[in-house]
Amino acid sequence: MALRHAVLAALLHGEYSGYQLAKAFDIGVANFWHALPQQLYAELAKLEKDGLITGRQVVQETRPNKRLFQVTDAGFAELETFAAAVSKPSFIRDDLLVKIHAADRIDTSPLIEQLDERASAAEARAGLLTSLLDTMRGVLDEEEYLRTGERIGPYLTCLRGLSFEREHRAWCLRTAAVLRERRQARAER
Amino acid sequence: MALRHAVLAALLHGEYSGYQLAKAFDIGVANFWHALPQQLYAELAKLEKDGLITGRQVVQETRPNKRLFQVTDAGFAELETFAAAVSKPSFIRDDLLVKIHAADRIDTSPLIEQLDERASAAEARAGLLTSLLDTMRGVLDEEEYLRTGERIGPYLTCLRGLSFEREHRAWCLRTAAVLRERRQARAER
DNA sequence: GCATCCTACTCAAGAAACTGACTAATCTCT
DNA sequence: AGAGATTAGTCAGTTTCTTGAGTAGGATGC
Repeated sequence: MALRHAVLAALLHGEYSGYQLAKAFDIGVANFWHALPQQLYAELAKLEKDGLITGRQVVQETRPNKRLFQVTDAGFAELETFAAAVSKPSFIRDDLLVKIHAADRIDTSPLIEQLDERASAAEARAGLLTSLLDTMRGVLDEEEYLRTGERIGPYLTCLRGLSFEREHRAWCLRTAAVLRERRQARAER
Repeated sequence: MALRHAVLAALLHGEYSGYQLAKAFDIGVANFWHALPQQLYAELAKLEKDGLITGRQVVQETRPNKRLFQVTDAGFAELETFAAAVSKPSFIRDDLLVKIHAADRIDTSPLIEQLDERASAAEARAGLLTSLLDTMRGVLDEEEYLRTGERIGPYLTCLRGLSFEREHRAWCLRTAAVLRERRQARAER
């Protein structure tokens, strides 16, 4: 029920095409929502039909034409209503954790590999988010930015994403170490 | 595609009925997967049909009868195959973060309230997970348990959940503080 | 003693998400 | 010069998830 609101929130900070929105979802919005391009195109069409956003055609020479969307007053009102309503509990879904949950009964070698990969991926994303935060902050330091900066919303959600990635990385590395040690111990018995 | 594997992994550590499984999903498994009871009953039926689990009727005097399920050899094999395959990237989905992303453009008062509620909820869940970990660990200390304990899988996923709840709580409190300060500053202008 | 909660499930309808393929031009790298 | 990536989408089919209601007896609380 709230992909529509995630899209509205993402469109608050400027005009986006569906394609650009898909990129934004891969970086910033991915910290709290995940959606495929097909879903976004469909949702943009619905939002426009419902008058919560408006699109305008932009003709390009060297690229295919595109449609840029911005939030209407009705769209702002919708977001306001949404923000005041109770939130659903957050949820995570993670394949790898399912596998780790079964670690007692299955071969852990592929798990260790995947944990290492995950740790690297988390590190990479953490780096990306760090530089994104740097860019948003500009010359201000973090305290100052949190007090006075514009676009505080995306900044705060990126902070959440960064903290998540760092914790995730730390857990992956520790878990991989634990499983390695136990594998070794079993081999020596 | 992997609710089935989450169910299999949850059933590894003893027999469960659908109803008990739903409870387990609210506590331990919720750290990495979320599902409603209806989904679980449906999935159990499918898993049984596919021969990955078997159920046996347990007649009860004072309670309605129930069916307890356990993983078959085919089920173990299926989990093994799943564990060796590549994992999908993990994903989060969080209403509240959507709202925070829009914090520049909407009334932040309901957000501050919801952040406080979330922080309390996260604290409560962290407490729950801490005592769950205590119980699993028994007399051993953590290092010792991680080296030699049984049921290391659930222990490790609970550790992930605990770390998540703690981080989530810290972020909620900090974000609420930031929004409060900015609201105050705006009121004084 | 009455209401509500808990155990234990089932069913059906509708909304949302995922999979995978397809178009079509341009730009980049080798 | 050709392969592959990038921009900018669209479409259809299937699976999965959510919403909401219903059944039924025993236990618990006020």
